[in-house]
Amino acid sequence: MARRRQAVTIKHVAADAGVSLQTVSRVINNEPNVRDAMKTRVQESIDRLGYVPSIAAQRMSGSRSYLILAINDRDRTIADWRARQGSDWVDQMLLGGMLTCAEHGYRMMVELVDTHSDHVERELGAALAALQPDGVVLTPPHSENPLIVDLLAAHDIPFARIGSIKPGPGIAMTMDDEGASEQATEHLIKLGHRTIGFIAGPAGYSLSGWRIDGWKKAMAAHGLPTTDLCERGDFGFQSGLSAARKLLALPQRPTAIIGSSDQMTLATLEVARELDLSVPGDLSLVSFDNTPIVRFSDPALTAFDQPIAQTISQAVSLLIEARNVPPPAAPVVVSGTLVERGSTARPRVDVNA
Amino acid sequence: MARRRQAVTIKHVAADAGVSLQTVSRVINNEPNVRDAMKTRVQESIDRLGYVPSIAAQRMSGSRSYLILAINDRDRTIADWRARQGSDWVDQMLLGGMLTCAEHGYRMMVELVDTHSDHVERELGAALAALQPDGVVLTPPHSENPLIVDLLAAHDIPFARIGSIKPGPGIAMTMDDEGASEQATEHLIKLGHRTIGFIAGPAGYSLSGWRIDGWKKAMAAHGLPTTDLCERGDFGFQSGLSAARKLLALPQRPTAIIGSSDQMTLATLEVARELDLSVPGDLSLVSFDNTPIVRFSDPALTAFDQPIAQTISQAVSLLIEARNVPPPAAPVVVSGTLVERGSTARPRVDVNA
DNA sequence: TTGAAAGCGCTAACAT
DNA sequence: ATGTTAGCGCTTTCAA
Repeated sequence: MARRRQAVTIKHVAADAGVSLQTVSRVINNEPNVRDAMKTRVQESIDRLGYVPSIAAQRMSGSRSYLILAINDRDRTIADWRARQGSDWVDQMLLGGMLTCAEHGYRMMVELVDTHSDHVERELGAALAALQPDGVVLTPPHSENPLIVDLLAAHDIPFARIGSIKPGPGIAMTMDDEGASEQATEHLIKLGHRTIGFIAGPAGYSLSGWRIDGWKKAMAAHGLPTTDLCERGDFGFQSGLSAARKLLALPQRPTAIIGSSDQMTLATLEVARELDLSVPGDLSLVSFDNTPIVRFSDPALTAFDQPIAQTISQAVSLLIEARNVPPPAAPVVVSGTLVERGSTARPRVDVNA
Repeated sequence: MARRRQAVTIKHVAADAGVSLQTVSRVINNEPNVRDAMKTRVQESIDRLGYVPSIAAQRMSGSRSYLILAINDRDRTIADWRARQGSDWVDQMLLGGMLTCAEHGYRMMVELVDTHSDHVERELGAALAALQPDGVVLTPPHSENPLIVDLLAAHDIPFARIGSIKPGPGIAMTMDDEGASEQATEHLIKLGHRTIGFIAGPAGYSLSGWRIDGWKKAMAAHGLPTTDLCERGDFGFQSGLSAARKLLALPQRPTAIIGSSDQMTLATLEVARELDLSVPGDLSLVSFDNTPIVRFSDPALTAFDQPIAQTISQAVSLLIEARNVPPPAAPVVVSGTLVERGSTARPRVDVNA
C-alpha cells in the first residue's frame, strides 16, 4: 500500500493565505495575537482547502493528542459482554464520553486493563506511552487502585476517578451512592416497610460500602433494625440467588429487598417466585443500575438509575478544562434518580406490626 | 501543564543497545535483515527500559496509525443510546472489534457520521485527515452510501462494508440475512405454521430486503402464500405496533409472525396481548437481533442471533491483513444462529386447514 | 546486515 | 502582530 500522506497540510494553507505556518497554527488553535482580518483570511483558506490538522503531528510537536482514554476492568467488561445480559455500562460510558469529547474536538478511546494483574503498571504504562492521552477516566474498580492512580499522577496526566471520594490526585467523582441508597430505603419506609433487606456489592468496590451506609442511615433514622439484613453478592445473578435465599429464609422475613445490581435484584425476583411470594404483594424490590432489562421483568423493577453517561461526560469536560482551570478538589457528585415501577408497593400485611 | 514528552524513546534504546536508531526500528517492526543476536540484544534493551513506540510518531513518519475506525450512523446510534431499550449493537461492535484490534497491536475508535447530511464527505473527510486510520469498518446504512464508499476508495483506505454484498471497493460482509430469515421461516413451517407474517425493516437497509427474500423463498418452497403478509417498519417499537396490528387484522390471520428487530417483535407481542391472543398458543413469534431484553419478555422470544461481534472482529482481521494479503473479492458471510425460546410452538389450531 | 541523513506536519521558543 | 528556527520520535530513503 502506498505511503499515505496528508493531502492538505498547514503548509498549503499558509501558502494559500500568504502567511507563515505559525499564523495558521495560531488560527487553528484559536490563540491570541492574530488580527481579525488575518484570522478571517486564514480561516477562508482553511475552509476552501478543507484543511484538517493531523492529530499525530499535533501530538508530535508536544501539543495535545486530543484523546481521552476511558479505562475499564478487562475481566468484568469482557464477562459482561459475553454474558450479554443487558449491562449497558460500556454503551453509556462510550456515548456519554464521546459526544462530550466531540464537542471539544477530542476523541474517546476505550482501553481494558487488568486490575488483578501484577503488571498493571506495564500494561497501563504501555497504553500511555503509545497513545499519550490528554486525560484518563478511571472506572471502578480501577479508580482506587493505588498502582494506577500513582502511575497517572507520576505521568502528570489529568484523570478522573469514577466511584471514588478519597482525597488524592485526580478528580474524585461519585454517583452519590450513599444518597441513592438512602433515598431508595426511604421510599420503601414511606410505603410502610419496616424490615428491609439489602444485597450489597463486592467489597472491592467502595460504592458497595456507600450503598450499605445509605441504607443503614435511613433505617437508623426511622429506628429500624439492620442486623442480619445485609448479604453480600458480586453483582452477578448467581450471587443474587444465594443472597436472596438467605434473606428470605430469615425468621423475620423482609417485606422489601434492595439489590445493589439489576442482576442480583432479578435473581431475588426469581427466588420470590420459587417461594411463591408475590411481588410486590409479599415482597417489594428496588434495584440499582436501571439497565434496559429491568423494564421487561414481571413486574418491571423499580430501580435507581445510575447516571453513567452524565458522569463520564462531566469527567471528560473537567479533564479537558483541566488545561486551563484547576480541577475541583472536592469530590464531584452526579446524582441519579429513582425510577418507580411495579416492583414496589405497600406491604400487603404488616408482618412486623 | 508541562509539555509532555516521551519518557523512553527509540534513541534511548539505541544508545542502550549500542546500535543505530534504524536497527531498533527494524526490531520493533519485525523487519528482515537483522541478525538474531542483534535482535535479541535490542529486544533486551527494549524490555529493560520498558520502551513502547509512540503511535503519533509512527504515524508521522508515514507509517501506520494502528487505528481502525468503526463508523456508525449518528442519529440511530444516539437514538438507541438515549432510548436505552437494550440495543447492544455498539457494545458488541466495540468489544468484538477492540479485542481483535488488540491482538494485532491496533486500537479501535468509534466515530459517528450522519448519513442524511449533505456534508458527509466533509465530516468523514475530516475524521480521516485528523486520525489517518489504517482501516475503516462501515456499518449499515453507511455501508452502501456511495459518497462514503467512494471517498474511502479515493483515499485508498482499506474498508469493510458490513451488511452489503454489492461488488465494488471495500470488503463486502453480511450476516447471511437471507439465510437467517429462511431458516427462521423454515423453523415455523416445520412447526406446522402455514400463514406466516413478516415485519420488514426500512427500505434504506439492504438487509431488510434480504430478509424478505429469505422468508419468501422458504414460503415458496412449501407452496405457501406471502401476499399481504409483509409489512414495513423502521426497526422501532412504534412501527412494530402498527405493522403487527395490520397483520393481525387480516381475514386470514397469521399464526406466526417474524419481526425484523427485537423492538418490532416485542411490539407484536404487545399487540397480541391487546387482542387476547396467547403467545405461542395463538401466535408464534420469531425475532431478529437477539438483544438481551428478549430473554426477559413473557414468553422469552425465539430470536435469530446477529453475530455482530464476530463480524466486526472478522472485518478488523481482514482490514489489518490487507497490508499483506489482498482482501477477499467475494462477500464474506458470517452466519448467526436461531435461538429457540418460548415464543414459538405448534399452532394450537390449524386455522388454515 | 547495518548505519546516516532527511523529513513527516505541527508547535514552542524565540526573533522581529 | 507576525515570522523564523528548531525540534518532537519515528520511518523512509539511500549509503556503506
